[in-house]
Amino acid sequence: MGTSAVNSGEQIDRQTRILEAAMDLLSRHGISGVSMRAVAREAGVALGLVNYYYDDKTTLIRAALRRVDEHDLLLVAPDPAVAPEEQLRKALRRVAGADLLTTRYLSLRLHLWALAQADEDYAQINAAAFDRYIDGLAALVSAAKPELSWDGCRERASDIVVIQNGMWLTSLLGVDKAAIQHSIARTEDIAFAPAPAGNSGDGSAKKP
Amino acid sequence: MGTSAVNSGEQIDRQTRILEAAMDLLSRHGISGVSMRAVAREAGVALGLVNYYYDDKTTLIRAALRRVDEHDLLLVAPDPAVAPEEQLRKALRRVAGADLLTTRYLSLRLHLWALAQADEDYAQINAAAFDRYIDGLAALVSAAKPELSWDGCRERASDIVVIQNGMWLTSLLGVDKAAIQHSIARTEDIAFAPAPAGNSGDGSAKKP
DNA sequence: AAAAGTATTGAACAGTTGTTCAATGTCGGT
DNA sequence: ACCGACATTGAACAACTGTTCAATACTTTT
Repeated sequence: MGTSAVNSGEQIDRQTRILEAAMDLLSRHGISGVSMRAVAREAGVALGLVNYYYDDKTTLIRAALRRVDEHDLLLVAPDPAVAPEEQLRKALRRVAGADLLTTRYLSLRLHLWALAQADEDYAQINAAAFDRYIDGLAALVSAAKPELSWDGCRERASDIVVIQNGMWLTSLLGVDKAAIQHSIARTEDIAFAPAPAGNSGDGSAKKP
Repeated sequence: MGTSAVNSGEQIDRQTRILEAAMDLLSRHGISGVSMRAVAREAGVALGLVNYYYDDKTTLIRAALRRVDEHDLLLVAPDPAVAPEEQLRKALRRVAGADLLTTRYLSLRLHLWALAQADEDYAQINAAAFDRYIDGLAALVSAAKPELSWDGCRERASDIVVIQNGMWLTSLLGVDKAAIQHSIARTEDIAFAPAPAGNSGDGSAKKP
């Protein structure tokens, strides 16, 4: 048998296994379904090991929260390989992609939002990630429409995010696909709308 | 002193006091903050009384869920006193009203959504209420724009609800007021948009 | 081979949880 | 004054919670 340094690509890295077990339980049964014992069982490790890698239960949840936040940020990460307009359009359509609209991911997001609402500590992490997401989206808008001011881009990003959050949430309630498609189109309309008249298009769009 | 039949309008009806205590705790601390003991303390009654009025903890939560659902339905309740167009416009603007955009209510809504996601029982109640809400909104649209077919009204209602859910959720994350106002305007645009060309406007809009 | 380091285990502890229940209080009706 | 019906209490119970810790297994270094 393998010496465990490389164990058939399955048993490796118990720490991330524990984290993923926690996220799985959180998305399926909510926070009350995430007990240290349940996490250990789901990950196939002993109880003590969970507290070995994560001091607290809150530390464990924080790790899960940060992981989902990272994943969200990837949605608006710039990709120099394609033109700015296509980059933006792809980012806007990604939120309705099959990999994102899974119950697992959406449910996880929802439970983390609920946790952030109940706990000041989580709330700060969440708010910071939310801000970075809007910033990333605004940067994509700015690249695709350089004639807009930076504040104008952030305003559009905020408007888009409202609809995106609505899509995520409503998907969980089993809404028809048509409404999602309409919403996607609406975010594109906002992003690509022509610049307003009284706009000083001096191309000085910069993040402060 | 009052004979408790009418106790100075304060101490009356311990059952609803318990329910409101539960909703308060749920909105402030999430489901893990709602223990039978905490509810009893918050309501100022003994522990046993909570289980006297509500057999289970799940029965208690179900009652809270139904109460919020009722409250939501009121938002799209028809009001024969005003013209259909004004009725619809008022309903659309109500969701950004000061009484609705309180942290307490939004947080409560969020935690109930999270619970519904984790528990099949709550999920059904929630889905049914969601459906009734869309129906109510579609009815308002139908009254304001009789030339639309019923399916067309429901489609618009679905589109609107996506944005409304987004507003509710995003308000919790502390979004700027401007985005909310834009979103409200967007829901009005959807509701009052002119009927599409190939529409058989025979006025046969009926709920099946 | 011995030592030192890290990983992993499960039992033990003190608290908290939801639920049950006998005891007590508070009524209006007779 | 007694009654039956409902309201209210808090103690008791078993199950579960997060956390700690000494004991063991496994690797790597010496």
